[in-house]
Amino acid sequence: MSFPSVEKQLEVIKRGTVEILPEEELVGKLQKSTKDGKPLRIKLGCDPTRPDLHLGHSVILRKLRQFQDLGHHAILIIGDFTALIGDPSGQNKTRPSLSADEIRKNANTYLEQAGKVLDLDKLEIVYNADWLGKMSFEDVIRLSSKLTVARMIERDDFSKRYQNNEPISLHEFLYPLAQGQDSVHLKSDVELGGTDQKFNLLVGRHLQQLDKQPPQVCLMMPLLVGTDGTHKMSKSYDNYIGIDENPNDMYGKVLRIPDNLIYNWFELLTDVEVEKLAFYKKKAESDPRDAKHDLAFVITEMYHGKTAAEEARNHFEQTVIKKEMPEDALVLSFEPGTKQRLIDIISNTGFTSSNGETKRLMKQGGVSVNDEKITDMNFELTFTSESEFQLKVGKRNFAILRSE
RNA sequence: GGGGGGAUACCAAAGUGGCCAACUGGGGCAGACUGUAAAUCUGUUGGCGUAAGCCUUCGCAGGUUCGAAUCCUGCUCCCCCCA
Repeated sequence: MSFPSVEKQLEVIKRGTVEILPEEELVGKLQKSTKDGKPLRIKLGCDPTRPDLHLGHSVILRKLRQFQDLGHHAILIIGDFTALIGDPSGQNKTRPSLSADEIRKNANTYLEQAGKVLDLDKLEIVYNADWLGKMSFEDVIRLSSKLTVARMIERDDFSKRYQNNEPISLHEFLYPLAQGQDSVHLKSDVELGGTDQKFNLLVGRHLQQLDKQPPQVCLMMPLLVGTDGTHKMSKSYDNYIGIDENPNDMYGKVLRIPDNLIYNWFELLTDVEVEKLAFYKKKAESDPRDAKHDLAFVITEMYHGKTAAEEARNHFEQTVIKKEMPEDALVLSFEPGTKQRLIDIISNTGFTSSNGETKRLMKQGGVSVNDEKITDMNFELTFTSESEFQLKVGKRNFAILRSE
């Protein structure tokens, strides 16, 4: 097994990285692996409580992929056992525990999506219930003796919750221990995680040391800032872009991010090589509009291919910039000679969730037929044999109504 | 084991017998504007109805009252303090 030079590897590994603890140890491990021709064991745990992956998750998955491409051994842990607890990191609430069935199902969805980033052929996938589930109560007691309460509650998320009179369940203390035990079991050399994982990753190191193993290096990636430009990307803030998302939405949502995020996203979410990054950094300042379109294109292309990305770009230009009908507008047919109220037609499209909402939209000028705003609630459309109407509801919903 | 506090719409949070479909903020949606689906400003934000109006909603179940999110009873869940 041969690897790129340690310098080259470090360059790749450090891209976008916030912190490597301790960095010298990583260098040492890389040198040793190069010398022995032995890949490093890179661990990443995933949480199968929420199966929908978004670009925020892709940051860390991409880092794992980079290790794969460098020739190292990637291990993805499906935290089916730890999901019983729910990671308290960065949470202000106890996570709900899921049933084993739901977890299995989620795990499959997760892998399907993660496969768009990772090289599944070279990936070792393990389920931590395989070893954690076999521990006896005695084992758990011994394990929990290795960390003090004082250390535990000095964590931000716990101390904050405690101060705010929010509940912390005892079992949440077991999460970092369980995750650390994974490292002991897998003898990992490096564990990847978001910055919010620092404590958990360090516990793994600690436990490995007590087990007389060479401790893992902890590598922290930043939490991706979501489309709102302030919060980390997550479903609960609704500022996310799903890995599964259709090209049009993906492209459009990327364009919505604040300009100051453009470079950051290039760095964390794309394969654009290091030399080109500098170019985009400049472009993001001098020409944010084009830089952002480039970014949207590159990201859409990564997940959907070039053709889809081109179509998404056209779709955006057509609907948002020129405000024209998109090619993929919904087409509805009506019998010639019929007459229908616009309100009822819109309700049938599913563009709105109630008649009340439709009326509100009309009142506010959000509904137009053939580019003319319709505010009359009683407006009716009469279909003759040759009728065709272009309907726009809100910003994003288009339909063509024609006689047939 | 004892004492105290709480549960309101997507979230946070007012309201403590009629003026409450419920202040306000965030979020969402729409309009204007824009390179943009950003920012900003404005409007809007339970259902049915063209409207008048009607119906459902303030943890759950009952009750008092002409009338309750607001008062009473029971229940469920949560938080804090003392032990």
